[in-house]
Amino acid sequence: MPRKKTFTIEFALDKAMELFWERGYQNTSMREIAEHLGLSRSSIYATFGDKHTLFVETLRRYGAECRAPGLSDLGTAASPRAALLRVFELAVADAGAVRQRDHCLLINTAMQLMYSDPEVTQVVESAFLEMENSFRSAIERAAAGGQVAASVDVLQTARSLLSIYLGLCVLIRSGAREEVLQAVTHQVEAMLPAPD
Amino acid sequence: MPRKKTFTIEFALDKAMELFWERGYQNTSMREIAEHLGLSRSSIYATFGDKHTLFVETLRRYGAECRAPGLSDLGTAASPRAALLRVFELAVADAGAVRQRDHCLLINTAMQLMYSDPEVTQVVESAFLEMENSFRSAIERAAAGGQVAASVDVLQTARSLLSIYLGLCVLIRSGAREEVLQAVTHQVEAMLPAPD
DNA sequence: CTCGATCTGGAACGTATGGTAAACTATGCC
DNA sequence: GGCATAGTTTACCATACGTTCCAGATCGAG
Repeated sequence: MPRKKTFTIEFALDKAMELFWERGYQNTSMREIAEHLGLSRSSIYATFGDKHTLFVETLRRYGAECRAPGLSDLGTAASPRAALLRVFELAVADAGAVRQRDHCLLINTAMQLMYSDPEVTQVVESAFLEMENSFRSAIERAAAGGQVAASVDVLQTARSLLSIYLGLCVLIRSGAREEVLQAVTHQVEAMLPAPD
Repeated sequence: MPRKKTFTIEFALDKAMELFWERGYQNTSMREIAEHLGLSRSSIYATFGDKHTLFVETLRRYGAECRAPGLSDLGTAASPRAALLRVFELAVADAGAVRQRDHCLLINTAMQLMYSDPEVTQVVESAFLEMENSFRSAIERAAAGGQVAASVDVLQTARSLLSIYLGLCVLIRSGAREEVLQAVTHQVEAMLPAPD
C-alpha cells in the first residue's frame, strides 16, 4: 500500500479559500496557494487537477459551509424575525472587525468570473436562490408566529432582502461608513413591521 | 510642429471602458485594448503611461459621464419619485437587453480592485457617496412636492436605495430571473409611499 | 522643400503564470 | 528486508502579460 497524504482535502480547501476570499480568483496564483498551504504546486495539481476546478471546489465548500453568517439559523431560530435582523447586523458588525475580507465570496465571484464561466455561474445562482429561500421561509414563519404583519409580501420582501444583503456586501467591501451600513439595517427592520 | 494624434483621448477612454466594463480589469489585456482601439500598444502607453492609470482615467470618466442610467435626471426631473423609480426600472430593463455587460463598472471595480489600491478605492467611495446624495435630494424634493409621505426617513431611505441598487447590479450580473428583479423594483416603490 | 519634432507599428525583453515530467521518498504488504 | 504503489518535490516548459525600444511614417514651421 502506498504513502498517505500529508494533508486533508478539507484543510487544503479551507486554506485556498482564505486566499481566494480576500484576493479574488485572478489575483491569487497557484504559487501563493502552495506556499500558504505549505506544499508544492504539484501536490495540489495532483489532488485537484487545475486552478479552476480547485476554485469551484472551494466555492462549493464555501456555499455548503459558510454562506452568510447567521443564515443557517434562519430555519431553526425561535424568533425568525430576530434571526433575520441578526444576519444583517452580523454582516455590519464583522465589517468593522475585518474590513479587508469580504463577507461573501459568492458576490466577489459573481462579479469576477461570470464572464463566460457556466460552472461558476451555476454555483452562484443556486447559492443566491438558496439565500432567497432562507429569507422567504423565515419571513413566512415570522408571519405565522405573529412577529411581522401579515400585510408584508413574503416573496417580494425575501427578494428585496437578498438584494439589500448583496448591496451591503458591496458597500462593506468599498469601505462605506458605519452610518450607511446602520441605515440599511434599520431599513430591514422597517421592512418587517410588527402586526398592528 | 509635430504630427497629430490619430485618435482623441475621449475616444480611447470610451473604447477602453467598453472592455474593462464587460471583462474586468485583470481579464483585459493591453493587447486586447490596442486591438479594440485599432492602435498599437506604444501609442496607448505614450498617451496614458501604463495600464493602471489608463484604468483609473477610464473609471473617472465613467463616473463623470455615465454612472447609473437615469441617475443624472434625479436632480432635474419634474417628478422626482418617478425619476427614482426609473433608475431601477432602467437597470432591470437593460439587464434583459445586454446581460453580459454589467450596469455598474464601479461595483465591478469595487469587488476586484479594492485589494490594496487606494486610488481606485477613493474613486469608488466618492462615486457611491454621490449616488447616495442624488437619491437623498430626490427624496427630499419628492417629499417637499407631496409625492412621498413626510414620514419616510430621507437619509435612511437614500442609503437603503443605494444598497438595493448595488445588490440589483450583482443580481443582474449573476443572471437572476426577471421576477426577482421585478420584486426589487416593487419594493422600491413601497419604500416611497404616497402621503395619506 | 527641408528639418525637426512627434506619433505609430512591430519587434523584443523580462517576468510571472498555469501546468507537466521525471526523480525522489515514504508507506504497507509479502 | 525488498517491492510495488502512491505522494512529494525539483526542475522545467510554453505562454501571456505589461512594458520598452527603435526604425519608419507623418505632420507643421521656416
